Amino acid sequence: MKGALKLDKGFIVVEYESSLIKRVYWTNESEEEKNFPGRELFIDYFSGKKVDFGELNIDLTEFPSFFKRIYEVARRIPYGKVTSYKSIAELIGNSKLQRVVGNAMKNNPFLIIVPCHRVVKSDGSLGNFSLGVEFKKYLLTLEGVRLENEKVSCFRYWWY
DNA sequence: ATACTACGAACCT
DNA sequence: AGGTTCGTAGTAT
Repeated sequence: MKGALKLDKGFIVVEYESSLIKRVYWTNESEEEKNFPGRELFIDYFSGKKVDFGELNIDLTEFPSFFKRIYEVARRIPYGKVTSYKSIAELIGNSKLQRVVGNAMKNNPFLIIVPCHRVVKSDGSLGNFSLGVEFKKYLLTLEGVRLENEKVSCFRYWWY
């Protein structure tokens, strides 16, 4: 099953089976808008409300255990906070695996629900994003994270 | 087998 | 400020 929500610049698409979410991604083409798990949360989120997606069920079974653990950790980053690729690597148990974390974020199959936009570089600069850095900036701004010359303040917004 | 990452630290100009 | 080098595991060719 597939549902889509129309936003300013495109659609957010959610693939699911009953209450289990299989994939969330972005597209420019119009899709049919239907009811789907978490629809109200997405509406609230994009209208600027503080939303916790923690209740939603996501299907991680198909992913390598390493990626699975990365997504599980990334999911816990609170609304309006950020952390680094390295910090996640440390929480997984090997601080040298920042690049693998980047890899996992790049392939993030649960856009917004796994908040990969809250993962930035250790020095506070944004790093990269699958939908472009501007999109990452937009999401962080939406959550009230302020940027000072293209960096987030590590003191104010850091999680771990 | 090899090359490439949404990184980071150390060590250079 | 910038550039180079290397480590590491998953993915793609």
